[in-house]
Parts: sequence; C-alpha cells; structure tokens
Amino acid sequence: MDRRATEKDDETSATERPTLKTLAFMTGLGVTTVSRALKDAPEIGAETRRRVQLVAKQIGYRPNRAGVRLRTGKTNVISLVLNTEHELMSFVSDIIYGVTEVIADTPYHLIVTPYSRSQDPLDPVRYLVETGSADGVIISRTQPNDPRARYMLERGIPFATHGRTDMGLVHPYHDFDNYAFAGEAVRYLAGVGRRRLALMTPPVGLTYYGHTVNGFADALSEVGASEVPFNTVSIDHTIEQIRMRTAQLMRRDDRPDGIISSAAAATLAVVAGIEDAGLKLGRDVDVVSKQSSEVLHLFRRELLVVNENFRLAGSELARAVLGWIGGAAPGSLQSLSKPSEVLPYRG
Amino acid sequence: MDRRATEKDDETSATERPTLKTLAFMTGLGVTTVSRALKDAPEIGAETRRRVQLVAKQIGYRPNRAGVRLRTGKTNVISLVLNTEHELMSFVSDIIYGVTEVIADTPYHLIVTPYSRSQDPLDPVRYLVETGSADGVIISRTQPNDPRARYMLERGIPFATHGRTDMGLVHPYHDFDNYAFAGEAVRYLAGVGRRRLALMTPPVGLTYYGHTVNGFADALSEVGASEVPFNTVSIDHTIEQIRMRTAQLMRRDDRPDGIISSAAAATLAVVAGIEDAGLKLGRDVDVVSKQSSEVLHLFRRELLVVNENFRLAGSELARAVLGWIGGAAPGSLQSLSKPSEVLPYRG
DNA sequence: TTGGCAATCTGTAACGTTTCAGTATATTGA
DNA sequence: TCAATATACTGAAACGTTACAGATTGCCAA
Repeated sequence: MDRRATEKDDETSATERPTLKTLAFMTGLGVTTVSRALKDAPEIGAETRRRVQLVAKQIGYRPNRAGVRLRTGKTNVISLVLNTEHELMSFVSDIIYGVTEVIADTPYHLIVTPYSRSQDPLDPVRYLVETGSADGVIISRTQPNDPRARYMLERGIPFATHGRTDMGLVHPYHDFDNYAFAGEAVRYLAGVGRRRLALMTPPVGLTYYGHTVNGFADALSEVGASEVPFNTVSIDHTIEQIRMRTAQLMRRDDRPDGIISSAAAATLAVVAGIEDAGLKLGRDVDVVSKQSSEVLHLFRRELLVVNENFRLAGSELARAVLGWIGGAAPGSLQSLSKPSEVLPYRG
Repeated sequence: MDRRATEKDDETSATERPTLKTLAFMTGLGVTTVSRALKDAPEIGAETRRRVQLVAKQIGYRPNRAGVRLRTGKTNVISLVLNTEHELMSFVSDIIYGVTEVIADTPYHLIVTPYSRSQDPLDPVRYLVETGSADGVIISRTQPNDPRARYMLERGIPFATHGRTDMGLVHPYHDFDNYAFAGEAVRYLAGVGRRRLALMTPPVGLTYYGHTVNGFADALSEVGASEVPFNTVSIDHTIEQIRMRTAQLMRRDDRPDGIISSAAAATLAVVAGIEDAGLKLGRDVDVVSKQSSEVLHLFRRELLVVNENFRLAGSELARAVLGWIGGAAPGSLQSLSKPSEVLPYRG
C-alpha cells in the first residue's frame, strides 16, 4: 500500500516549525530513525547520522519542549525559589545572572518561583514538585533543619541550597564561609585596637546565623575582646529599625567600638545610626561589612569591607543542580567560598 | 461491549498525579466531558459541572502543562528578557517581583531570558519566538526604533516594553516620565539658585535618553539656566569611569553648580567624583538623582532624590502582556508613571 | 406518531516526542 | 547451504490535553 505518510499532513510551505516528521520526510527516513540519529544512538549508521544532523542544522530544527516533556517527563527547567520580601536586591540580580551564565549553553530555562512572607516557604517547593514543573530547584535562606531540603530529598528531586543545612542529610550546596568572615572581621578589629565588638547578625533561624555568631564568638575569645550584645535587630529588619536600634546602642555608655555587619544594605543603616548618635566612623567606631558590589567605599571611605560574590554562588548552585540531574553524587556537589581579606579603602 | 476503559492503565494506588483520565474514571464520565466541565463549557449540565469540579479540587487535580502546551501551543509562560551587563541591580530584583506579584494567581510562570553584551539584543527574542517558548515577552532598554518590538509585532507575539518606542507602531508599554523628571529637577535646582547644570544621561540610544535630554533642555531654557555639557559618560559606564570624568568636570573653571543623575548607582560615583575634586555637596553643587530604593539619603543627606518604582513597572508590564494575550487592544495597555516631587532629606 | 431539535454526553484523533517490539537485509559460522 | 546474528532501520503506542464530529436522550410541535 502506497502510504506516502507525511505528504498529507506536513506542510512543505516551510512556514511551520520543523518537527521530526519534517526531517523524516526530507531525509526519507522514519521519525524513529531521525530521533535516534539526532541523539547519537549507536544503532544508526554513521552516514545516516551525519546526514540527519546536517539537515537538522540546515533547517534549524529545535526539539519541541512540550513533546519531550510530555513523553519523558523532563522539563529542562531549573527553578529558583525566592522570598519576595527578604532577599537582598543584589542577591537576586547576581544569583540570576550566575545561574543563567551556566545554563546558557544547555537546553535549560530558568523560572523564578516567588513566595511571600505570608506563605510557608515549603509551599512553592511543594508546588514545583507536585506539578513536576522543574527538573531541579535552587533555594536560599537555608535553615539548619530545613523542611524544604528534607521534602525534596524524600521526593528525590535534585536541588541545591544556598547555605548549608545541619540535619545529617547530604545534598548539594554552595555557601560562603561566614564563620571565617566573622573571625577575620574580629581579628582585624582587634588588630586596630578595638575591644568591644557588636554583631549585626543574619536573620535568626538561618544556618549562616549560627556560623556567623560562632565565628564571632570564637574569635572574640581568641583575641580576648568582648561582645556588646546587639540582638534586637538583624539584617532582615527595615532600614529604619536598624538605624534606630543602632543609634540607641551607640548612645549607651558601654557602646561598642567595633561593629561587624552581615550585609551592605544593613550597613548603610548602621552607619546612619552611628552618625545619628553623634559619633564618627573610623574614630569612635570601626565597621566591617560584607558587600556584594563595590559600593560601601563610595558610601564611607572609613568602612572596612569583605566581598561576597553572589554571581559565583549562582553559578556554583546551577552547576550543582545540573550535576545532580546528570547523575553525580550529591555529596560531591558542595562548595564553600572563602571570604576575601578585610579590605580598607584603597586610594 | 464491556470496555472498562481506564481500569487497565490507571493506577488506583493514587501515588501518581491525577489526570483527566483519573477524574473521568472517578466520576464515571468521559475525559472530554471532564475537560469541558473544568473549564465551564456551556454544554455541560450544571450538576455534572459541580460534581467534576468538586472531585478535581478534592484530589488536587492540576492540568499537565506539557499536555496543554503540546495540544494548544499555549505555554503559560511570560519571559523577561534582561541584559546581564547593563541592567541596574535594583531594576532586576524589583521588576521580577512586580511581575511575579501579578502572575501569582494565574497559571503563568516567569522565565528569565538573559543576553550579554556580545549578543545582538534581537537574539533572545528571536529564540523565544522561533521556539514558541513564551506566550508573552517583556523587554527593557527600549530604543526609539527597536528591532525587537518590530520583530514581535510582525510575528504577532504579545509583548510589552519598559520604555516607549518611536516607530509609529502601537504596542503596550510602561514608562517612567523622564521628560518630567528632568524638567522637575532643573526647576528645583534653578529654584535654589543653581544656574549651570550638567546631566548624567541614560545610555545613548535608548528612548529615555531622548526624553531625559529633551526635558532637561526645555526646562533649562524655561528657567534661563545653562547647560554644562557632560556627554562623555552615561549611567552605563563603570563606577570608576563616571567618578573620574566627574572629577575632571568638577575641576574645570566652568564647572556646573547642579547635576542631574538618571540612576542611583551612577550618583554614588558622581558624588565620589565631586569630592575627589575637593568640592562639597550642597555647598558647591547640588545633585538631583533618581533612585528606586531609599538609599541615597543614607549615602549623603544633601542629595535630592526623585523616586522611580520598578516594582510598579514590573506589575504594569505583566498586566499589559497578560491583557494583550487576553485579547485587549495593545493601544489600551500603555501607562506612564509620573515622577514624585524632588525630595530633600527629611529629618 | 413522527420528525426535529436542544441538551448532554462521548470516542477518536492530533499535537511532537521517545520507547518498544519488531522487520529487512547483509554477514557470519558451521 | 542453512541458521544464527549483527546492522540499520521502522511503525505503533503512549504521555495528557483539546477539538471535532458524532451519539443518545427527552421534549415539543406538527
């Protein structure tokens, strides 16, 4: 029976997007052969393979994502889950660019999945997993005992966390060594004669809160300096709250002569509070702050900075997720980035 | 013939995600009926409709995106196209949140499509359109004669631009009134006695460069002030370049006594340059700057600011794209946001 | 009674892909 | 020569959805 199979349904008019059927028609092969030839399957003849790939390239064939996804369940999507209230602006921007840099020459797309204060952080993750919307997930604001990581581990969906967990479970992560950061900062301040130090902490509850606080405490006792408690605010608070609390702190008799801040945005507020109290940066108090872009030295030359590279974090996280998807061992996809030295303003 | 159709292939074990077939089995209806009942089609009985929708809600049915996309071509995806080198950090973060806010209770996902300096800005758009990867697109860095807008208009894919075009073609946009901003700024500076004004411009080539320059020029002649040319840099340049050029400018005899800056990041550099030249903000020169978050007054109290809300821009752009997708007239989906007054530091 | 019609519901095909179970031909070993 | 086997290819089915073209029922007008 003469079934010229594709003739009746495939437009030769070339205005439509080419499919496997189009390629099959053009090469005179079956769609199965074309499909396998394109992915270098072994049972396809070398010449056929080359021929198919040539034609595919010529006419600009691109696999239909919906077709692949429906058939295989593979979405070719990585989802970045973000808190719309509490992420740092520079974090969002840089991490996205870091991720896109890595997935640029892969078939992956990046989708951004937001959640707000009012929601359980588990909600967006559950949504992604239940609807099978992504092959891999990146989360931030990681907690020592993180329900999201536990959940994804149970469900077997590849993910990576920005920050570590502490649940005895192994999964990919990228983290900045905040223990080292706080330690370096304390030692630097001690080195310039500061003895009474306060810490503008990360949000209580996140893993790196603990790292930072521990690095701070350990280094304090190492150098024999003392802590001025400052735990009524964290970098999650508003500019106004931080500013006010800092001013209150700095008006006390036992005020600190050194402050360590975990985020650039908070540092702006801290400095404002210091100045509200009539004190001068670099004279009455030194401030060491993390920053992710070179902005603090423009703000006040007296600030001491340590750089944290969020774009790198994004790249590492993307690499980790892709690695896990690709079958690598989760335990081999962990990275820790060391802080730079404490940097004073350079001319 | 007793064909208990779904029995052999549908797991009753409920571990799998429910599909229309599952619903059909549970309700005893055909999958067509279920499909139509879920989307309130008219030829479905009222009771059946309610029954199907109840069961669907109970078991947490969610349509399979790949199925819908394959069958209908509808992706339920909005793509935000971003330049990875030249977007402002706050822009990226805020616009994403603005968009996600609007699409949160729709089936839409947001994908971020990046492009870098080395690429033609048309590339990512062409990719999206050719692969049918999105139902709607949002672009920024809009030009008066924008090939991307022209291309998408030709291809009939809904989009919205951040910034206007000037090609005689109508499409949705959201823009900030930079003509008004520059005018307000000039008038304010003139009002405090400044007569020789310079403009730190937007990137040459983008539409709002023209708007800003025109607003500046028109207001200058209105108030009888004069311009000090400062066109060797724009806000796209690096901090270091802007700082150096500003210092050069401020060391000249005919230096400006007022500067208007189109972006907060650039303003930091401008102020650094002013201070490099040994001049004092508020005394020797006043600076009016746009900002998108309340950061400049912490930086220097003497700065004068005008607020531009990028989160609003994101929301408006998302609304515009969804509106166009929904069949609204493109011409009815345009919005212009007016600048706030020029705001000095308030105690 | 009959034909027509509205109201509800249904099976089949198709979207583009991959997998399964082949088929046809050439090649090899005995 | 024959069977076994390797090589290179193929059609059909399935993923979950929607559109199309019916099918069934009951009701009403003639």
